[in-house]
Amino acid sequence: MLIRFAYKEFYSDKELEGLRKTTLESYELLFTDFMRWTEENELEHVSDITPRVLKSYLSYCKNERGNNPTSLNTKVKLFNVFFGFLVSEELLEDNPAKHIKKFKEDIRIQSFSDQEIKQMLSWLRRNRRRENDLHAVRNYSIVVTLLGTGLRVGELVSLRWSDIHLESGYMTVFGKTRRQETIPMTEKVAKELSYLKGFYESKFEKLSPYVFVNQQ
DNA sequence: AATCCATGGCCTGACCACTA
DNA sequence: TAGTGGTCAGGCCATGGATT
Repeated sequence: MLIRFAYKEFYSDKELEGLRKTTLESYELLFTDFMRWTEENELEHVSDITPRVLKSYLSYCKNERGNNPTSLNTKVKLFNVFFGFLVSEELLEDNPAKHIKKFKEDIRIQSFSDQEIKQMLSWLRRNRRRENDLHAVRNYSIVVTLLGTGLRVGELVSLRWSDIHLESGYMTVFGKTRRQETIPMTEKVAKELSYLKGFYESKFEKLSPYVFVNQQ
């Protein structure tokens, strides 16, 4: 079977499964590039793709494109899913990605120091006092909320007023891995959000369902 | 039998540079 | 300023062996 057709089958299967757009896009990105590369190397059938071929593509990504181990590992994972699918559909005997070892990666997590956080907050506070406009007020609330709850950016952005329970001091968020979770709020956060709400109400005729909005 | 723990598989969010 | 392509980084869950 041609790689192109196999990938089409695979992609529509994943679409049917209901995967997130971002996930589907990451398959698209990898396979668009991979199929371009296989064409250049005159490979067109899934049976042409041996572990050797995959390794050669990965070493191209490493050397020509400067991919680091984490990216290479992500690619191996995606290949694994794809070829695993072909095997389960009996379009291929063996999964060539199966036995590629993990690339060694260094993991370093950098976080802000207390000092940096204080600087950030004091700058934002001063800015809010000075400007007192939508952005200044909102931005301060955003940082206070992030610090006080540990929300992900995606969760913060999709936060609605109806998710926020000021009196009981908690919020519900729906974020990564499609899970709804209940997050406790510190008093500081609750106070800040209720201030923000008041600010919106004084500024706009109608309150947007979303907590953090732009001018529009 | 229950619990713990490491590992691999998979999904998805976030970041970054570049372009329009 | 928004959109996009490419890359990087979690985070959940099932599995299976080890330990209690």
